[in-house]
Amino acid sequence: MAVRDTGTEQLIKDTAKRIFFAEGKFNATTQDIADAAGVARTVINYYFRSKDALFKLVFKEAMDDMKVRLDEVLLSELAFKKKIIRFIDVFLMELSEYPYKEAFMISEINTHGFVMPDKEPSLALKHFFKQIQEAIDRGEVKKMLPLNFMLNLFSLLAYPLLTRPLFKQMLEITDIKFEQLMHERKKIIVEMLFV
Amino acid sequence: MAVRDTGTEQLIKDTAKRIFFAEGKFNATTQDIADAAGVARTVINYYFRSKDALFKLVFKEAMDDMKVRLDEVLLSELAFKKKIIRFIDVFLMELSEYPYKEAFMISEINTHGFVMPDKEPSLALKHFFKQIQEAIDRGEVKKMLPLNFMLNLFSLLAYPLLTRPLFKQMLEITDIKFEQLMHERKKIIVEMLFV
DNA sequence: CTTTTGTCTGACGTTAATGTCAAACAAATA
DNA sequence: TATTTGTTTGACATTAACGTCAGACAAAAG
Repeated sequence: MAVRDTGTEQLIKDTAKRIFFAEGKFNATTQDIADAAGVARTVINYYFRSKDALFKLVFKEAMDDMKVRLDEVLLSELAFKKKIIRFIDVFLMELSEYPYKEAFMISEINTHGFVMPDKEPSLALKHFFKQIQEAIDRGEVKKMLPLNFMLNLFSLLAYPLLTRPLFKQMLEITDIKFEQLMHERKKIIVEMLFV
Repeated sequence: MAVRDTGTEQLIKDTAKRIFFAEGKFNATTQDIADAAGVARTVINYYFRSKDALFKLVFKEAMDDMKVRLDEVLLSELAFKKKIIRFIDVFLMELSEYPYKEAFMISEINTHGFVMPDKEPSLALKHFFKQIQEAIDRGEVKKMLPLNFMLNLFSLLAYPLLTRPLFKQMLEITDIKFEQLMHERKKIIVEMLFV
């Protein structure tokens, strides 16, 4: 089975990801997804058996993607600061496409108690934390728990894109203004993380 | 009408807020809320007519609360840095109780297109932005758009609590370790925002 | 004690969302 | 061309969530 590749399976997954991660509609129905993909609703059952199975799959792929993205930076052989700058670029690009990816995963964990597939403490991560500690020892980064450095990095990058619609309403920020803001942030974030 | 105060109306609102804002269960049903509150489901209809009306009310109250909390800081007559430090304390306390409040509001905006009640640019806010600009001119804060300073402040505070369950799973962080992290952050955030 | 009034409950009908299935369809293969 | 095989569709049944309503209940007023 699974011989003819009509691209429908991938189309459904991509559409689901767009609705969940890009549009932030966490409680979209199978009908919503099918409509957006331009297919009949029952095709979802044909390829994924159940709505829950599709969710679990998309969830898992999102988690894996994040792990890959993280490891790509953590394992690169760049100097620490260069590594961080590169990470900011990669992460910002990803976030611009899927600003609600993390939020969706958190929502799923809270509502359906989804759990990570693999439970290794991630070898690459330990190495990265060691690198952070070294940067702290060199005086390149302020003294703090390495994990807090990492949290700072993610916070400064992800939060503004996550809360974009909220601030847009509360502070009446135009899209142009927002682009300005995000452009300036790249430089600011590096300045805040180091020295 | 509305003479006898059995506290049920408030109980339902509080329970809904707990489920939405504290437990992060964005797609909870009226039955979920009723069960958690220990009342019959139809009481929700009695007091709020419809599920949607309850959502809108809770949503509005959350928005108003946020505005009050913001203004309380923005309008205080403290020196700028003291003002920020005080804000961090207040905001962290609030976030510890309702870490998903913002995320819920964003989710509602995306799914149901909820809109802010009042659309004034907020007088207090303009004053605060002016204060930020003054701090920048004094060299107390790095040169940046005042709005970016504000985003940094919110980011560093809110994001870690928002993504707590995610990092807990990915990095195997215990609750004790997390408390350590958050305690250290207070100091770090001030250090990062100023100088 | 009786009546009124506000609060709560359970039964019912309606609607929306999901899943199953048989049949239609189209693309390979014989 | 005929057949097989994988894909797609629409009709149907099942389930869950929501809202309405009549009546039960309890507290205040008479």
